[in-house]
Amino acid sequence: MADIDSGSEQPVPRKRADARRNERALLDAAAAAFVTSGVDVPVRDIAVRAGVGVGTIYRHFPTRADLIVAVYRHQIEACAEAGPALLADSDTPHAALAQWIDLFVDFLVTKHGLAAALQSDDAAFQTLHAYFLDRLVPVCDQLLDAAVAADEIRPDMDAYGLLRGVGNLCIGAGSDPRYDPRRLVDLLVAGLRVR
Amino acid sequence: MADIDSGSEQPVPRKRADARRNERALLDAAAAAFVTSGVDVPVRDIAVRAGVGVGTIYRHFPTRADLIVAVYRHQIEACAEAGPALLADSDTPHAALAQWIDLFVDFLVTKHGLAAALQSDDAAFQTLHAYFLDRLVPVCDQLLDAAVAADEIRPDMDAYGLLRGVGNLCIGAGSDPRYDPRRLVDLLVAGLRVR
DNA sequence: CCAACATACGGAACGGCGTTCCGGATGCCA
DNA sequence: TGGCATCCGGAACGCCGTTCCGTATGTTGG
Repeated sequence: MADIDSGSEQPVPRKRADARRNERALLDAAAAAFVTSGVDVPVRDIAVRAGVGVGTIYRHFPTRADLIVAVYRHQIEACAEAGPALLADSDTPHAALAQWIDLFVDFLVTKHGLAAALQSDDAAFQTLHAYFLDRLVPVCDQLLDAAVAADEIRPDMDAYGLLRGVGNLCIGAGSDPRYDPRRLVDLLVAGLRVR
Repeated sequence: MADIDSGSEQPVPRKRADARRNERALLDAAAAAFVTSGVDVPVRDIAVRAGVGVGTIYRHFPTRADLIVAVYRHQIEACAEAGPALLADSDTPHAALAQWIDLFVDFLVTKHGLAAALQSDDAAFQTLHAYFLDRLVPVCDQLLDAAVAADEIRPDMDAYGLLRGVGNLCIGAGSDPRYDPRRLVDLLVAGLRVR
């Protein structure tokens, strides 16, 4: 808002080489640490893996949410972009919705602790919350609207509530073989159908 | 299993008066603290409320789960006992199941942080996990069996998975007016119905 | 090639929290 | 009332997130 860069070259003069190197190292280290210890892995562990000090983490990623978003951004984008594609390719909007939610569930259940972090009311996770919502709620809304228009599901379900519900059901996936989030999500989506 | 007390008087000689007083004070303080700050309230806060040292908490309730169970035992028992009663009084087993689950949801959504604690894989919560499961899974099983026998729901849902799913859906209740666990649970239960 | 400056780094330090431990106090019973 | 088993308080320890600043390093103009 302060100044519009009317030129074309980047207004930010380019970061120092070591800074870029460290940011990359941190992303790699965090991704690896998330896999082995979940997204709640202690900050110091990530720092050790990346070979940097803890201060460097906070300089690049002020909150844990920023780091998580940076690590998973590509996958979240892919999920968001898959929505319209599925809607175009599927036989019915409800089928597209079901497939898209499956995609979302597949993403969540393979990220230890992420589903729980998504629901945390800790202020440090607000960015995470916001990013997921901004990116996925509109897509889900579009799918829901199409299914409602096709008279396949009841019209009184909003995308926000559905996504939070699905996210919640994914908490603790893999902790007990008797708990299968996919099945419950399927049941939930089945419950959406008009009778 | 070691020795059966064949007599009638209590084998444990009775605790000291101050110990009983403190235990009562701790239960009251914890109940109040859970209401205002959730079940994750710092141990020291409970100690201050009860007017005791932190050591006294750990002596009476070795883990946080023990304290939570002690505080809510009555309500959990009441919920468990309501199962058979509902089954006897309701028109159909499915109605009884739905009502019973409503009871469970009502309990969970009014206990800030409890649903999340129930799913935590932290070792400190194992007792909590075990108590809920021991007490409620058989009841839920009975209701499910009856509904299956009446051909009202699909037969491939186990009580453990259902209860965990319902518990998960209750996480974060009240944090956002757009998120209504009751509605999602209803949808889930609706999804159980045979078509 | 070399200063001199902006930028970035490392890790010590701080506060909050759960948990343990033990010297001292206190109820209980003979 | 004396003596003992029981119980209490809170200091102390370790883990963790977060902040901060003296130091190191990349960059750039001369």
